[in-house]
Amino acid sequence: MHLLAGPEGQGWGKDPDRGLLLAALELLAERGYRGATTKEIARRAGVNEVTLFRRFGSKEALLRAALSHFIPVGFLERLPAEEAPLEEGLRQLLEAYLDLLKAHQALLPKLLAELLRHPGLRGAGPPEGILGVLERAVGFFRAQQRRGLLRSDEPPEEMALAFVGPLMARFLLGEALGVYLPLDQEAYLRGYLEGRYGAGREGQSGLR
Amino acid sequence: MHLLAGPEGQGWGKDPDRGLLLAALELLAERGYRGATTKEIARRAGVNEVTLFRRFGSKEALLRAALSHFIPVGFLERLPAEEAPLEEGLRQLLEAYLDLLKAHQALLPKLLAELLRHPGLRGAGPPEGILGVLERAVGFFRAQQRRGLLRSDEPPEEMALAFVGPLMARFLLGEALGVYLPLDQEAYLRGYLEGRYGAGREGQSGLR
DNA sequence: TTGCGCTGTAAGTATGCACTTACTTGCAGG
DNA sequence: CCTGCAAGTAAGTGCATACTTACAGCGCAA
Repeated sequence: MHLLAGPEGQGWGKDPDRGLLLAALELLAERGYRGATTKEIARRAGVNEVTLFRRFGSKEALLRAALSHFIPVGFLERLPAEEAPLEEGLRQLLEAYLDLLKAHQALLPKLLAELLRHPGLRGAGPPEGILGVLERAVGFFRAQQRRGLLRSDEPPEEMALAFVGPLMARFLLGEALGVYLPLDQEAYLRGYLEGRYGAGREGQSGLR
Repeated sequence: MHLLAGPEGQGWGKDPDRGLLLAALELLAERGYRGATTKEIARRAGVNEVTLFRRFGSKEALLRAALSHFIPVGFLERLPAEEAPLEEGLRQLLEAYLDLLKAHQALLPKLLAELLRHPGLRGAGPPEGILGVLERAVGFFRAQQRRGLLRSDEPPEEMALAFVGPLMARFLLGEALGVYLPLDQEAYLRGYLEGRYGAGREGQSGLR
C-alpha cells in the first residue's frame, strides 16, 4: 500500500511536490511534527531544502498539504462491495482493517497524534482522503440495512461505528497504553451481530 | 474533577513536586510535549526552573511522572458498582464517560496525542492511573457475566471494548477529523445489548 | 543568443530550548 | 549560634531549527 493518491490524478502533479509530500508524510509518521525537520524532508525527497520553502512557503503548509492528500492507496479496493453478503462483507471489512493496521503500524498512531495535536492540519484538501474511506464503509452498512439484513432502527453510521469502534479502541489501548488484547475474529463478528444479552448462546449463531 | 490522585496519598507527597506535576500535566495538555517548556512549567508551579531539574532530572522524566499519576479524580466514583443492575449500570457507565469527555474536552485529546507520540511517556508508575479505571470497568462486565446477564462466551474485556469502543471512535472522529455524530443514548444501549441482526425490532427491546 | 523560470549551493540569522554552574538565601534542629 | 539541606538567583552554554539572502547553473522558447 502506498500513501498518496495519484500519481498524476489530483492536479497537484509535478515531481518535486510529490516527492516532498511523500517524504513529509513518512517523516511526520516516523518522528512527529517536531522531528520531521525541513532539512531531512528535503533530503529524503532528493531536493534542496530551499526548494521546500519556495514551493510550500512553510513547514506547516507542507505538512498540511501532505495530510490532506493522505490515503492508504489500495485500501479502498479491499472494502466490501455494497452487494456483498452480510457476513462475508463484514469479514472482508475486518480483514482489510487489520491488514491496514499491520501495513502501517508505525505510521497510523503518529498520524493520528498529529491530527489530534494540530487541528489546523485537518482542513484544506479534498475529502477523498480518510473521510472517503469512511463514506465507503458506511455505504456498505446502509445497503445491508436496505436489504433487511441489519436492523433498520439505527443510522448506518451507528452500525459502522459499532463495528469499527471496538477495533479502534483496541488499537488505542495498544498504542497509547501498551496494552494489547488478543482478537478472535469469528467471536468478534458473532458478538457484533448477536449482541450481548444473555448467557452463552452457542449454536444459535448465524455464523458457521 | 481534578487531575491528580492525592493530595497526600501516594508517597510522592511534598509540595513543589505536586505543583510541578500538575503544571506539567496542564501544559502538556495545552501545548503538547514541545510547547510545554520547562521554564513555563516552573513558572506556573510557582517554582524556579532549576528546582524542576533538581527534583526530576529532566523534562522527560517529569512528564512521565506526571502522566503516570494522572487520573481524573472523581471519575472512579461515578463508575457503576459491580452489583448494579445491568441496564442501570450501563447507563451510569455511559453517562460517566460522556461527562468525563465534557469536563476534560480540551485536555483528553492532547494527552492522548502525547501518549501516541512519545511512547516513552507511558511507562513507569503504578497502574492506579488510567489503567485502574479500565480495570474497574471490566470488573463490572465480568460481574454481570457471572450473574448470567451477559453472554459468557466472550472475555469481559471484549464486552467492555464493545461498549466503550464506539464511543471512543466517535470521540476520535470528532477530535481528529472534525466530524461529529449525534448520539441517542437509549438507542446506543439497545444496540449494544441486542446486536445488529435483522430488521428493526421495536417492542422486543429489554429497555423501556 | 537572450531572457525567463526553476533548481541548486553556500552561508548566515534569529530564536528558542534543555540543561549547567556558581553563588546566595532561608529555615529547622541540635 | 552553628550546621546543613533545600530552594532561589543570575548568567551562560551549546545546539537544533525554521527560514532568508545572494548568487550561479541549466534548459527551453522566441
